[in-house]
Amino acid sequence: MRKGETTRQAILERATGLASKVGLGGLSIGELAAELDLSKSGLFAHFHSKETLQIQVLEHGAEVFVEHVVRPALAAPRGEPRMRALFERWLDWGRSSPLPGGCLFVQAATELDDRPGLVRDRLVEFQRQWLDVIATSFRKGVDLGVFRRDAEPEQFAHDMYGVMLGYHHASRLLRDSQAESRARRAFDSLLAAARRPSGE
Amino acid sequence: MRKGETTRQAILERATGLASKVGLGGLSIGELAAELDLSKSGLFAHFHSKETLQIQVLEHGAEVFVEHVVRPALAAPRGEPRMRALFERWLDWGRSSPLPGGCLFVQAATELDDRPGLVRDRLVEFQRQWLDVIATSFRKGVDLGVFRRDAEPEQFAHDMYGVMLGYHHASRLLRDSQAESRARRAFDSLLAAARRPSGE
DNA sequence: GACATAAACGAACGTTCGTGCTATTTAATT
DNA sequence: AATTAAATAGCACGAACGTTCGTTTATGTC
Repeated sequence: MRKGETTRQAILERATGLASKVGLGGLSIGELAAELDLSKSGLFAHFHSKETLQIQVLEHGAEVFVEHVVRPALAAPRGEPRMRALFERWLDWGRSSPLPGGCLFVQAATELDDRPGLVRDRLVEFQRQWLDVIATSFRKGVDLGVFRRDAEPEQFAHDMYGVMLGYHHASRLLRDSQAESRARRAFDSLLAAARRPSGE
Repeated sequence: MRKGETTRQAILERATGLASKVGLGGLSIGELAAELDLSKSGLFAHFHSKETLQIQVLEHGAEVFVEHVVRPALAAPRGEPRMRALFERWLDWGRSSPLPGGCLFVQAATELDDRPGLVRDRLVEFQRQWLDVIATSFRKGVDLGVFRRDAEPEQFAHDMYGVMLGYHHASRLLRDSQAESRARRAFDSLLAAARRPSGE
């Protein structure tokens, strides 16, 4: 009972890191088992199928993401500070230690966008929730009067996601050392455009 | 002599479409052969290795991209019209018939960002070239006086790429029917911020 | 039409994959 | 300490993978 849960957790941790590099489909039960000094069948018994493993990896990743990004950022004061907190922690997330291959969800997003199934459904759910967190936080800023009243929270969330994807592309694929400053600048422009003009 | 080149082209065409769905790594020689009514070995003989096939798929994709996007867009008048042409044709590219799985390069980018090798190198080269086309086109707009003199072409290219990635994410993964209008709006903001303020 | 060569085939190779079984070991409970 | 249940190992399976080989069919040239 207790022991099983421990190793299951260890498996998921390792699998999350591996999946950030090779994707959820690239996850190999054999390789994973070897890395953890487990037998293939012993590891397999924890999940009963590869699909379940993939889903649980996604769920594990989402938990860590909430802990690492969402929860602390939501502790920041409403309005711009909170948006910046979301952004900065998100930036940091892609570089965090358990993700040697960058953001797990970015990897999974392009991998699964044409592969219907439970794994994809779960991923979409997570992404929608995350976009909703951003949009809701932004809306609070509108209500507070720091963002334009005609600004659209969903559009802002979409644009912010685009900035992060651009950052991921520049830093991970192009190994652009300026990726971070570029992303920050892009986000600043986003905020500037959303800010309520003084005197309104 | 002639015949070989014909089927090689047919293979690449089909492979490009397939790779847009399952990625370059997900390309299977057996499956590809079956789809084309060829034997595995017959197809294989054209490329001598899977890696060569992947590279040639990338090269074929780049050729089509230039034909579909770059060349026609560069025919548009300098400044904003050309930037818009680049954007619109780029949007269209992801939906074009030979790419049922969306933009091949977006797929390849996240797939290969942690896999060193010749395929990755080639992809990076293409991406750099494309970013350079955007930046150069933008710079012409600066020289022309339609964009701010302090705007940075590389930053603009980076941001524009982010918009496209956001579009890809929203349309392909989230199946968001508003993806296109969102992308257009994001690009409009980008242009608006780059435009030279009147009276300067 | 004969000949050279290019193109395609068919079968097999050695691996790796995910997935079942059946033991055996290890941990929790009494 | 004994009993029971959970956790892991061992082994085998069928399928798919990229790749190699020898052979056959089609093509282009003289």
